[in-house]
Amino acid sequence: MPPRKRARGPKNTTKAVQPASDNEDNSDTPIQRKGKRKIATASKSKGKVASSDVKDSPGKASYCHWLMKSEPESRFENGIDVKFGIKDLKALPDQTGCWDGVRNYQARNFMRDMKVGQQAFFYHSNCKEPGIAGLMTIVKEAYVDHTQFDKKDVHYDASSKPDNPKWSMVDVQYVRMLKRFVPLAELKKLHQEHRATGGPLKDMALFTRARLSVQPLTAEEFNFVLSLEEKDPL
DNA sequence: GCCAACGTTGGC
DNA sequence: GCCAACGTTGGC
Repeated sequence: MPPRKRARGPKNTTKAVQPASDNEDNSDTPIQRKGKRKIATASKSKGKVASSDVKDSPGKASYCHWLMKSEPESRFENGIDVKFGIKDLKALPDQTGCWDGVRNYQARNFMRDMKVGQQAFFYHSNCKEPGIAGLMTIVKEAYVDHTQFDKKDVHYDASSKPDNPKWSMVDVQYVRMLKRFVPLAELKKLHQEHRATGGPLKDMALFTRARLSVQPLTAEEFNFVLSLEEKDPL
């Protein structure tokens, strides 16, 4: 995201703008590792995505479940509080906000893949207890993130020009809290077990691509995580 | 196009 | 507050 953190969803939905022209880097396509740094990618997992996780697009995997990170606790960046937890989303008009401030190409590209009606987990990051708090749904597909042009905004990007915007956002609407908070620690433990046993969370992006603030889940991952709310905490 | 230096993410 | 991991930048 942003020059700094993950995204936060501001107050309201702004006027739509055409989907940015895109590119400059499609981190969405397989990227090889360069030098020592590897740039992960969505489509890298293409090969193993079950067909049920792939909709449309002949050549290209497309996910339909997501996890989006945001910080529920106050933290000041350039004097501005970047706090935006699930309660903040719920408090907005229509319980809907735009997920602005994403300043990472892979995360942006995932948002550009999102379709209206798809569901996303609201993940609380950089806080006392990180984990999945609730569910939201995509209510507006990717459009220009206006905060990139706002010098006052924490996520201002001087390198992005209005005639060729770099960054996009989607609108999300609160759906519900999970029946219980699902902590990162629990997911991590399951991930580790599943790596050994071949269980559903063995490749979960939360662990294999830890720093990605907007990430896809396969249907199997999504459903498994969702089923945890019915179970006792570990 | 490579890669070292730098900056950020985010758990702990 | 620390710092590992990793994404980005920019010189060459």
